[in-house]
Amino acid sequence: HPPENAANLKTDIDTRPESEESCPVCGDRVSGYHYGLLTCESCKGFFKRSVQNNKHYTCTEQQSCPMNRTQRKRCPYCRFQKCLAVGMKTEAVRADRMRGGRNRFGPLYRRDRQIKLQRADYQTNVAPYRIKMETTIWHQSPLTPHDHYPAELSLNAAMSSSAFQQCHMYNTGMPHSGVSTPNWDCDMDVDRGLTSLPLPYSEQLPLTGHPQEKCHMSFDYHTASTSHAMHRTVSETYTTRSTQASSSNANIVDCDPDHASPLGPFSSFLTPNFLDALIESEQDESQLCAKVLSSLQREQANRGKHDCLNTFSIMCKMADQTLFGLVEWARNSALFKELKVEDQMVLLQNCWSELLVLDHLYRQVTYGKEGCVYLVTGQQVSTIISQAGVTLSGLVSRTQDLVAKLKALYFDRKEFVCLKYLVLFNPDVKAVLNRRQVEQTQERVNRALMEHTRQTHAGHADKFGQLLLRLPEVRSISLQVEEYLYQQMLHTKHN
DNA sequence: ACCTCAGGGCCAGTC
DNA sequence: GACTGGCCCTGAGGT
Repeated sequence: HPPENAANLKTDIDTRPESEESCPVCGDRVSGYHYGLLTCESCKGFFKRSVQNNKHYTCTEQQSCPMNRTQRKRCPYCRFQKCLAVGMKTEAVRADRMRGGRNRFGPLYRRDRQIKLQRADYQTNVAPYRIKMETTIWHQSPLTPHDHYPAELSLNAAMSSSAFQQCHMYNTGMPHSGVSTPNWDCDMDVDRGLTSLPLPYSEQLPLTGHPQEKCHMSFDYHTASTSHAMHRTVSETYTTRSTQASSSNANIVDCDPDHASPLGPFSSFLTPNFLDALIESEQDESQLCAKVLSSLQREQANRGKHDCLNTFSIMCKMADQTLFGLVEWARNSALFKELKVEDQMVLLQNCWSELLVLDHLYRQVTYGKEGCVYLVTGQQVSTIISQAGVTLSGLVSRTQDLVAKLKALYFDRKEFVCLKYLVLFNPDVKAVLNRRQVEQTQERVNRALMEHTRQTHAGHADKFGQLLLRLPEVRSISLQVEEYLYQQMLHTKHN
């Protein structure tokens, strides 16, 4: 069904020139949706010719040529790789060369438009009432001792009620009865959830005289709804999973572990193209974006004009919702569902922060602009970090370095999904019961990744190895993130 | 019936 | 001669 305000929506879309956007390949003016996403006319033509004529380009440099309006003609190899990396779809180029008509991506384009509209509405209705996103918390807060900034105080507040806390509690061995309990229903129960956690949800740091503080401090209380949502979803998923298969996976597998196939645990994934099946079952990025946006909009709607969310609280909420989405992603994954619930838990507890870092990295590689952090809601936030604390600025800097390396490798969506699975299916996690199963899945994804990089980056023989070499850095950054968040929580408790 | 817009093709310009 | 990119044609699907 079209949305109720279809007429308005249409008007908005029509009157908002797509030319305001820049082509994700070369930065030129966008002329419309072409082969899966908004691109310029030039890249549209280039992509079409490349696919139609089955072009095989080579790069005379290091396969990391700069791609902008003036230099895009220099290296067709890098240009085509970038087209693929940003998501242009070869299957949208018609083999029969039929003109006119519509393709099967219509719904995707419509959804994308709605997301963009939501983003615009969000920026119109929410942004004016809070600190401008462009001036990040990092450079609006004066230096204070011990790396603590007003904005960071809101992290304490936000974290203490978020999905971060759930994962962190399990991970850091904080006193919580749920560590070894095989069913999350018990530990993430909606009724018990908030009160059973060891850190106080409503504890606040004393204000330090910064004007935005009053805004920050009410955030944590409202974020409790996020935590509730997570409890509820986790509980519902676990209690209903024996009767329901994830709709996103239903087309490729029977993923009910209680009705295992006689062919063994992996029989359900005996599809001709394993990686394609994984990609098919991936959740839609725009859905996550929509969820985060609507969550933020609800949050702001519950507040008055003068009681606005501060930037850092908003970012915490975004990360919180992203993590929530990642847990959902894992739990809806057919491969993951084949594991015992106990193993699912320990694997997620082990890698939640890595998944979060990976997710962030992919977003930066795909949409991020120089000197900006691309948020899940589509906003670009400046990364001017001169006044940030040592830990935070170090983290941002390390992440940016990694993004640059991945960009140079033309890190694409399939590779991103493979890395997520490789991180998730870690047979080295101590408490894993069925290590063999986790190992086999990891090996399988590994082979799929190798095959994919071999096929799509024939001229870049080492891409597979280069991608795997990035994982230790992802791990390291994620540990630093955890450490940072943990310190913040302790600081909250102390105060 | 009409409109929209994402496909494809054309062709002057460039290298 | 091959490639580029702006412009135009086409036609399925939506209104």
